[in-house]
Amino acid sequence: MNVTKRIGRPRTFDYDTALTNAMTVFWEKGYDGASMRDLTAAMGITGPSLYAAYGDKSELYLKTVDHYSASDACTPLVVLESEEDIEKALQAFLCEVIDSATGHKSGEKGCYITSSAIASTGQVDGLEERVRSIIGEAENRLTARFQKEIDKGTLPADFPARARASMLFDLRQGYMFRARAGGLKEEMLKDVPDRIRLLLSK
Amino acid sequence: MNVTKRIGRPRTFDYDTALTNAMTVFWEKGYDGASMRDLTAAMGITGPSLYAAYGDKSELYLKTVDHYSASDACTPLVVLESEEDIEKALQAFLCEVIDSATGHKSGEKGCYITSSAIASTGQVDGLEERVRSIIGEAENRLTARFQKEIDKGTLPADFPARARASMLFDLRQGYMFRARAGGLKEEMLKDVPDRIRLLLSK
DNA sequence: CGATTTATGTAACGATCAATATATAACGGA
DNA sequence: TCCGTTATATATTGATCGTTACATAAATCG
Repeated sequence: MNVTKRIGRPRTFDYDTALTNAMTVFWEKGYDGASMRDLTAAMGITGPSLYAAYGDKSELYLKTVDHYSASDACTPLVVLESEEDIEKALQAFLCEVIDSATGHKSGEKGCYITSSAIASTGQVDGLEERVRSIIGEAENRLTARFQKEIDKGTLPADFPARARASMLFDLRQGYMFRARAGGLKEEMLKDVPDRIRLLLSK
Repeated sequence: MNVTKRIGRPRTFDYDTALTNAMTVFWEKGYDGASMRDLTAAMGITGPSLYAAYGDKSELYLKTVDHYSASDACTPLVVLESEEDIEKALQAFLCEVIDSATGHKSGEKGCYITSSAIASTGQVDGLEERVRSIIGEAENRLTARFQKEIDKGTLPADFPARARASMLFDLRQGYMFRARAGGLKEEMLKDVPDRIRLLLSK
């Protein structure tokens, strides 16, 4: 079911690789700043191939957003959820955030969605709703992680799980912005211990 | 000295008003998404008048950034500095942030610099440095406000002024992003008391 | 007054934009 | 082997991009 033989001439390029390269261009130049020539050059394909595989420019853009949110964007959430000790989990989450903000393999800084795509919501139909659902789901997972500790009894029953989750998200947002503005990883790591302490305090 | 008589035909438009209108267009559509036709239409002037008064598109953009940072961007800082009681000062600062994020007179949401301009640093020469200096100065003023309390003795001598200032800035950043993504003022105001308490806690 | 300076409006520049028409090539199925 | 299908490459479309000549209008200066 995975490798269904398709009739017709096969593609000469890898779909996901080309999509990732398109994302890098959009990340660097923005939706309007990225021309079809920029995109096809970076993707290694011609215009008609792009249209056949991804649709028009705005459809391609939405596909890069989905691709990012399904891969890169969720790695901090995964480490937050997989570490049992809440303090270590927060530590791992924030470090992962800072790493991805300053060292993404594309060479771009910050978050593709919250540092770049967010500025193009006025140009691409359906983008704002997509961004909103992505951050909504992220906040739910952050809240659930705190709630899990309440259920375990390691955090008090009246711990403000939702409030601290939204605060954690905003701190993430701050790191992403700092990175996009040229901030250095070492600077960002300095305040992590203090922030973890506050996030967990009564 | 203020109203120096200038020779030549006088302008038929107000410089600052047209600049503000240009900012609104850039804010909504981004640097590349805003065409000269969009800009001249919103500013109520023709192309040649725009070039004569503001330079080319990128120079106009930089002027809108400077204009915003000199007016709108600093009002939360002003209220933070003018209120003597630190708790009330933080309250006023965050409320002012949320107000400007959700109710700017242009109708746009978030922060012009940190929600919109930041995405165009790759397209406009000199923009990233300008953004960096703006946020650097803002952080310095935030730090100074906490330091003032330490000097007064209302905060302990070992209070981490710089760390809490950067945290306050990141929280501001979170509100700006939420607003840009369509978040509501009422939702944002909910967590303010909890956040103030954490910001001032040992 | 005429000379100078600056702003305005019209019209147009070459370049680049996103998107596509057309023809050819490479596959599976019958 | 021929057919249907899908991908590719070339070339080009009309529209829009940012920018600028050019001529005219309105002010100060001498």
